[in-house]
Amino acid sequence: MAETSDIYEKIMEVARRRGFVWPSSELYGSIAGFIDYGPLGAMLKRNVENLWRSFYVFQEGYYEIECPTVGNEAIFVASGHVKEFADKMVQCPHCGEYLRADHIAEENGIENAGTLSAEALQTALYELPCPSCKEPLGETAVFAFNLMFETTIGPGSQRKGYLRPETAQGIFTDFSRLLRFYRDKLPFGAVQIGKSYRNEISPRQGMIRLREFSQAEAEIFVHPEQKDHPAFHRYADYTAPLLTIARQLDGQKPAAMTMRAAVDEGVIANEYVAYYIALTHRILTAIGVDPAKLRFRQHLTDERAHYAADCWDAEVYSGRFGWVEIVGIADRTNYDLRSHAEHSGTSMTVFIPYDEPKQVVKRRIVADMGVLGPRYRGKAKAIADALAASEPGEDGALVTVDGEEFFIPADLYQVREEEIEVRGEEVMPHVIEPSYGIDRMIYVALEHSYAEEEVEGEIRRVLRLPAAVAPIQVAVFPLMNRDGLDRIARTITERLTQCRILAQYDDSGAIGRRYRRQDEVGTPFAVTVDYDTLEDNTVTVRDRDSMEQVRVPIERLPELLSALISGATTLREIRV
RNA sequence: GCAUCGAUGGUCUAGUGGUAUGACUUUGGCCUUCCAAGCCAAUAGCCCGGGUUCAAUUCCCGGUCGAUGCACCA
Repeated sequence: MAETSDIYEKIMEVARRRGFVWPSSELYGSIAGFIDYGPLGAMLKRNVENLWRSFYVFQEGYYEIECPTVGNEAIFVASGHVKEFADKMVQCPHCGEYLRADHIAEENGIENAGTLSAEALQTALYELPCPSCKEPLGETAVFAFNLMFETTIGPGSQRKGYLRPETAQGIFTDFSRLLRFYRDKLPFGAVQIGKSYRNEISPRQGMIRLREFSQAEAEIFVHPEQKDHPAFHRYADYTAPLLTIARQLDGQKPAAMTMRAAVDEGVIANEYVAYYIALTHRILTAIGVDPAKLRFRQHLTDERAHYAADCWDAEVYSGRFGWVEIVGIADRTNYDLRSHAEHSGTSMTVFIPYDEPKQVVKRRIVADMGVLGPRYRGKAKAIADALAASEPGEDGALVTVDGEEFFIPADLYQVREEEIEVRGEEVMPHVIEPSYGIDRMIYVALEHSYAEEEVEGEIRRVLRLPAAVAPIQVAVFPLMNRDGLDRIARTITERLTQCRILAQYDDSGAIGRRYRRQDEVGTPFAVTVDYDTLEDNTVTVRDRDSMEQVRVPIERLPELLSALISGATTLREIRV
C-alpha cells in the first residue's frame, strides 16, 4: 500500500511541479474536486480530446455539437436527474452525522424505503436509532441532497436552472434538429466534449472524482431492431478482455474474446456495443493506457439501470485507486427519448419507410354530422371522435363523452371498410452511449506512462506518453550555447513549429540535464545541433524511450519527425 | 460530513514563543564537444482567519486543503 500511494504522490508531484495539474484557486484556498490544468496539462488534455475526435468525429462521422452547461430545470426533470439524482438524508441531532434516510429505514426492516416521501421517511425514522451514536433520531428533518449544482436564471431568481451533470442531455434535447440535419435517416450520432458538474458530497480521490469534470460522450441513434453496426467488420476480429456477468459471479478473471465471437455467443448484446468496446480499447491504449491493466466489465443485472439493455465499463487498473471506471458503454434503449417525448409533448420518432408500401384494410366509422350537429351541438365533435374509436353494435353505438353516455343509433353513422396505403412507420430509436471521463483518462495515462529507471546511478524519471498526446513533441538543443549552434537550433525550432510540430528550444544547462527535463514531461523526441552540423548540415534525433540517436539531414527533419510522431515510422527504420 | 493525523521557498525537508536549516530545481556568470558533472552568485518559504502574548511559523480555537478509517459515490 505504501508503495502504491507512493506512485500517486510521485506522479502528482511531477504534475504539480511541471505544470500539468494544479489545485484550483490555490491563492484563495483550493476546494476539493476542482483542478486547474497547467500549460502542459491543458495541452495534454487537448491532445487526448483530439485523439478522441479523430475516432468519433472523423472515423465514425458523428458531428460534434456544443450545448450550454446551464440547463433549464425541465430538462433534468425529464431526464430523471431532479428526482433520481438526489439522496434523502438526515442529520443526526445528537452526533451531527449525515446519514442516508432510506438506508436507516431499510436496515430497520422498512421495505422499499427508497420509494417513500420525505415526510413518510421522517415519520418512519422517529424512533429509530442513529447508526452512529445509537440515539433515537426523533423529529429530524429529512432533506433531499441533490448532486446537481443549482442556480437561478435571470433577475428575481424566478427560473431555476442546474449545471448539467452530464453532456448527454443536450444531445437528446436537440434530437429533432439532429434528425433533420442527418436528413431523417437512422442510424446517426452526435458527440459532445465538455464540462459537467456533480456536487459530490466528499470528493477525495484527486483527479478521479471531481465536482467539475470533462466528458466526451457520443449518442448514437439506431433502429431498435437493427443493432448491427454498418462498419462492424472493422473491429470484428478485434480482441478485448471481457469480464462478463458470468465470469464475475464465478470469481474469474476477464477472458480475451473477439468482438464477433462475443456477439455471436450472446455475451455482448449487439454489434454496436461490441464495436464501441473495441473502439474504446483502441483509444485508451493509444493515449498510453497499459493494455495489461485494462478490462471491460459488464454491469451486473441489478447494477444496471432498469432501462439499459446492456452496459459495459472500461476499467483501468490504478496503483492508487484499484480498478477505476473510465468509460461506460451502454445500450440505453429508448429510455431517454421516450422520457423527453412524454415531458415535452413532442414526438421523438423517425419515419421509417417500408420497402414496399403496405395495403391495409382499415375500418372507419364516419358520423353523419348533418344530424349529430344540430342534435348534440357543442358535444357533437367529441361524440363523433368517440364514435370513430368505438365498437358499434348491431343497432347503434354507446359512447362516453365527459362521463356522459350517449347512444347513437346506427343510422347516424356509416361503417366503411377502406383500403389504405401505409408507406412506413414511426419508430423511436434506441440510443447507444459511449461516455468517457476525460480527466480520468488523463490521470491513468500519466500513471501508466510514469517510469523511474536507474541510469549510471541517477534516477531517470520519464513519462512514456505516446507521441500523439505528448504536450511537447520535439525538443531542440544546441550542444553548446555558442559557435552558431544556438542560432541553427533556433532556426530549426521555428521551422518545426511552422510545420505544426510542437517544438521547444532549450539551451540552459548541460545537455544531459536538458534531456532529463524533457523526459520528465514526456517529450518523445529531441533534436541536437552539434559541431558536425556545421560541417554537413545533419543533426541527431534522440528517442526518449530507448535514448538512442540517429543522424539525419536538417532538411528532412519536418518530414521525419511528423512520421515519427504519427507512428508511421520508427527511429530504427530511419537509421537503416 | 464525522473521527485521527498532517500542512515550512517551485519540489523534498530541518527547526523554533524573538522571521527559519539543508538539498534539489530555477535564473545569471565561469567552465563544458551528447544523457541531471564542477565552481561562483542570485531569486524564493512558515496554508488562511481569530485568540493568548511585549512578541505566534511555533501555543489555543475555527476554516481550507491533503492522508487514513467510517458514511457517501447518480
